[in-house]
Amino acid sequence: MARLPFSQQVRQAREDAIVDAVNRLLAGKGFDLMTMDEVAGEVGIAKASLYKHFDSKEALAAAAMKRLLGRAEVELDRIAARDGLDALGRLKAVVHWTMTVQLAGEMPSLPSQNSSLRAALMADMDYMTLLMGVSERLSSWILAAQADGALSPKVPPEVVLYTLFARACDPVLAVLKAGGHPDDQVIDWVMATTFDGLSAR
Amino acid sequence: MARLPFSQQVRQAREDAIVDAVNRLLAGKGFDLMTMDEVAGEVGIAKASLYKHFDSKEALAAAAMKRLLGRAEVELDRIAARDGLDALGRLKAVVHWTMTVQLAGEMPSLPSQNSSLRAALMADMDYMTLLMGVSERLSSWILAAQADGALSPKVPPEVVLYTLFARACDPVLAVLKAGGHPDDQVIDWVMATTFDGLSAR
DNA sequence: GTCTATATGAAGATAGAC
DNA sequence: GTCTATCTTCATATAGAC
Repeated sequence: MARLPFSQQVRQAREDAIVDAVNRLLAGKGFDLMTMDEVAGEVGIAKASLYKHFDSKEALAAAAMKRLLGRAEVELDRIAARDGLDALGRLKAVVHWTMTVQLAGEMPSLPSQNSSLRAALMADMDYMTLLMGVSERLSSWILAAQADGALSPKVPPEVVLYTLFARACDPVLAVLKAGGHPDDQVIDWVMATTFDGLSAR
Repeated sequence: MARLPFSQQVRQAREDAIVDAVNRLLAGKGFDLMTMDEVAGEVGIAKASLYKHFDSKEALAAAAMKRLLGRAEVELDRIAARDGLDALGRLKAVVHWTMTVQLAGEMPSLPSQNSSLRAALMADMDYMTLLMGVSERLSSWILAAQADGALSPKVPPEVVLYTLFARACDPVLAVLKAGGHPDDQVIDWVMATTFDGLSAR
């Protein structure tokens, strides 16, 4: 590992702090309601300084999403390395992790319909590469689970994938948590509805 | 039925047109990205005229939501009047209807985290009354379906209710539709994931 | 790179004539 | 009630000194 020059380490640390704040704000109020003033305030620097590190508000959100996807990769590695987990078990572990992240207030939820943001993300090659990487690893587990007969044959892999992504930012979690239920309980319930469905088995 | 004075009929028609436009815009881009200029433009009147009918942007959104809830009541009546539907069948019919509305581009989705809007809605007694009315009717069907043994005993009624509401604005629908799949197919898939779950039965 | 101060533009809401 | 024109606020982004 080559050591970076000290000045670059400082810069990196500052940018991490910025992305931390962005991540928190995105999780708490979403992209549209997050303001650059708030970000600067949380980090404790001037708003203009933000723009020395990131070109735009969209770039900030992209940075948070890229970090999240990077962490997802790490988590996928960890899950893949676990013993005694079949494909379905791995998918459940992934969903469990995303729900834990969300309940911890660390899931940057990008309200799904913002054109400027969507355009910026789709034009960001690093982001797209990370997203596809995660999607493909999940897809391979989905296919394996279907081959095992563990996943419903009625639902195509594509639909399973989107459903897993959707559960990662499911607003039901926040509502139940606000209702006073402990995190573990909330996760158990939503895991049950996701994998077993509402109907009795 | 007492006839309203002509002038009031005109006013009513105009307000319906306004709420139509708001409903469409809320479904298409959400509350935060909808602007009063757009609403006025869609209706074909001046922005200032909007404010002669509705006090604020929040009031516009509330009007759209109230009309939706009113329509939901009508739909619940219709479903309740159908022959040969047990409680679970009724719940499925409700979800089917909400998904149809969403795919038709008529589901005003209020991004779940907007404090000014949430506050306005919670302070709107008419809205709250309608919301509670719908919630209670759904809850009674949920309880009945659970008594039938048709719903999973692992999931409390409260969780079922929130899940049904969440499916009404599930972004997965739009993604699948954008993927080129016909509406019926999309609905079948999401109905299957909602009630039967992702795991094989 | 960090700051203060400011440019620029967008959007909610209003004034006042008709 | 409808319009045009305007007010006000606020948020993204930038200028320019240090």
